[in-house]
Amino acid sequence: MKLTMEELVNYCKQYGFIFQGSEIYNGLSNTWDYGPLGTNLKENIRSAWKKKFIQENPYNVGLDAAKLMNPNVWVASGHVASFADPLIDCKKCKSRHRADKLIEEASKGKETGDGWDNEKLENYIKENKIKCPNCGSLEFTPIRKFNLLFETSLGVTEDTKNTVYLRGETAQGIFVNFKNIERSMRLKLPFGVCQTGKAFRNEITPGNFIFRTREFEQMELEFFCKPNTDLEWFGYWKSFCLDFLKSLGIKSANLRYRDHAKEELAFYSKATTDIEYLFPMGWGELWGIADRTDYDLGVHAQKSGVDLSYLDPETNEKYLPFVIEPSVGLDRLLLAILTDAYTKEQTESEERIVLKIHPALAPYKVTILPLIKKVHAEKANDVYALLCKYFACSYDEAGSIGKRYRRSDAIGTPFCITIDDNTLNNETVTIRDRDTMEQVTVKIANLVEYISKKCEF
RNA sequence: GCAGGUGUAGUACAGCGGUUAGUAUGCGACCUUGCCAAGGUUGAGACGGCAGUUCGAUUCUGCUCACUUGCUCCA
Repeated sequence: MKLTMEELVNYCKQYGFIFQGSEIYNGLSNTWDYGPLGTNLKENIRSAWKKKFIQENPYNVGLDAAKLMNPNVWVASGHVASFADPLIDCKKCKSRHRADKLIEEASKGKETGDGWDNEKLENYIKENKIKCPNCGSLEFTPIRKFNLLFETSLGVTEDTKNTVYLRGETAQGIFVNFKNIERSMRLKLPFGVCQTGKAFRNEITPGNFIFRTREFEQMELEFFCKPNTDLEWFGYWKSFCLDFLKSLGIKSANLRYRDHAKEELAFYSKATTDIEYLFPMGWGELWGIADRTDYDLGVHAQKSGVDLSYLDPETNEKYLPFVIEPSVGLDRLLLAILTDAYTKEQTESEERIVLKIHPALAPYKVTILPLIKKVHAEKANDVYALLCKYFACSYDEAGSIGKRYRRSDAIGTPFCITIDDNTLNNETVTIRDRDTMEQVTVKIANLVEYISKKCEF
């Protein structure tokens, strides 16, 4: 049976991965809180990304920029202008349209409405008797701008001069630090800067669980390279990202590339490819790999007046580097991983849920089980005390041993360690594997090494 | 913002103008068993909120709140 989003949401709630935000106050639309297991999982995914993209990569370094930035950053990047869509409603049929799009369509492309203020847009629509494409009415509401950037104010006085934005993407923090990083780390092109962190967008239509929310976490790489080598690197990072996803255990059949058509490219981008995942609601964007050209460094150099060009030490040429941006949503990746790992298995008696997740990502690595509570609990606690220094462990003494195995399987813990009489007599434990259900006897002294090895990528 | 849908234990579902508001599962305790959701005893846990109609509302009506699906939007 196909997994539905509803089932997955329930599962996440039941087992402590993800809860509805502010639930006791009836929630807040499309906000989600990560519970104990979700937090572990998220952290493990983030670590895996950082390890692959920073630690193990010869080109890349890390950054953690502020979420609040000088508002000029967003003016320069184009977010303030292009994130603010002029929306207009038909009074008759209540359908909503973008004013600039109406004009563009009605004039057959002669006028785009780009950069016009509300008054100019409204007047043009009136004077040219543009009709509602839905019902043909001429009655429209005034234009309202809808800005996708969240605004807040800095300091105590609520003055427009103090308006700042919560960052709409992490990328800009990297662009504005380009020179600092190049200089301080003595980097030569090509090199990349990686950052993970929250970004905020006031989306009109969020939804599909944690797939699209207004507050989300990005993991972005901005890779700077020589102009004219950008397409080469574009291809390189495309396959790099896909390989990474597969290394996390995501099934190839649920992944695909989708190239953006020319018309749907963002204004800054020369080429964009998405890696899509087959989510419960269908294929959806997981990872966007974009060729941003020298657009961002260009606009920031212009707006700030700071020279952001790179002096090529070999040729003595000065130029603006081109940028390849592989950008993935951490929450989406977590959703993909959960979807992919969630498995229902038919046993003799019943159906069991197994989260077949890569051991390195599992929220807990080990469950420690005393076979008989009264006899083995004390020793089990000793083993727990030993292992929790190295791994996230859980301890379970309630119910039959079979039931405890199932609980452990359901949250994806790769190993169960059972403490029995042999443990008391000769310091060995039984390790049971989540997927194969095979049992192996291991000496306590060798446990840490045994589990560490199994939990590598 | 518009148009639908939905609100009963953690979850999944019953129910009815007067009920101690059920069932399953999950959770806690105890007994029993001791390596794959065993059994027994027992315990905790719910009608989104506010009004109205009524002798009496979880049930009918209105409002409200919240969630949700679609549309406009989506770097």
